Amino acid sequence: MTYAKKEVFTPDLQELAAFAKVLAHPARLAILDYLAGQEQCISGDITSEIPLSRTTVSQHLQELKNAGLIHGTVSGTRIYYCLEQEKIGELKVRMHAFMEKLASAKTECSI
Amino acid sequence: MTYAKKEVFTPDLQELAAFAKVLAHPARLAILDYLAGQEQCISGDITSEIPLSRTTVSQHLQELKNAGLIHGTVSGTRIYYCLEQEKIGELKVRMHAFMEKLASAKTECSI
DNA sequence: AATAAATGTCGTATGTTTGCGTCATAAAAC
DNA sequence: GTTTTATGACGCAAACATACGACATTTATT
Repeated sequence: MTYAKKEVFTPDLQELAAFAKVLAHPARLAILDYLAGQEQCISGDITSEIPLSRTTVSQHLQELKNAGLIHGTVSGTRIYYCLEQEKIGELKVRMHAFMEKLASAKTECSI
Repeated sequence: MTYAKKEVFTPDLQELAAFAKVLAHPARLAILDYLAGQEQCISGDITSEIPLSRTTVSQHLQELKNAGLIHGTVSGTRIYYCLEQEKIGELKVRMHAFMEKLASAKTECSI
């Protein structure tokens, strides 16, 4: 029995799925949403904004960072997080392209 | 210790996260992609298209169905699956709106 | 130097997802 | 009516995700 059989799919689908997975938790969406509304954010701000423990928020931030969607700049004991617009743009385009493909399907499903 | 604390987030973010979760597996993306290229599909077709066991594919189909992204029409021993364009459209719009919000953020992060 | 503040790292418990074999069911073919 | 075909339902094991407390680290304040 082999698990995690994702590698049998095309890299394109694997990547898109990985992106989607990052968005698949409300805490991460809330973090992104919060960052979008701030000019600059300290990690502590985010922690007090999200109703989860500091450790858990830190973990979600790490995942967003690994996905390249945000980056943090260290300044003293603080870390300023912001959206990584280049990656955000890439994700936006790819996701939309996929959805557009689905939406424009013929769907001759009048059975 | 309470787990699955998703309920502390706004319904909007919860829903979007739930949508994203459906897209967070390459097999499900592959199924949607395949359905988009077919005029009508039988579950058996999908199974032979996806390199996973019939049981597993059936499970992924179930998830897509629960999310309202596809529907199946029974015809004898066969089931014809197709995209549910209305829901696809909703997902497309909501996902894009969120990404657009992120992309148009000020990001005054020149620290 | 001692303390406080902000954050990351580690371990761990619990919950969820994935993948599949086996069995059940229901229509079709014979 | 038995067999074949197509599919869903159930149950299990492995893997992965989530949540958090306790500890470590690093910079700032006193």
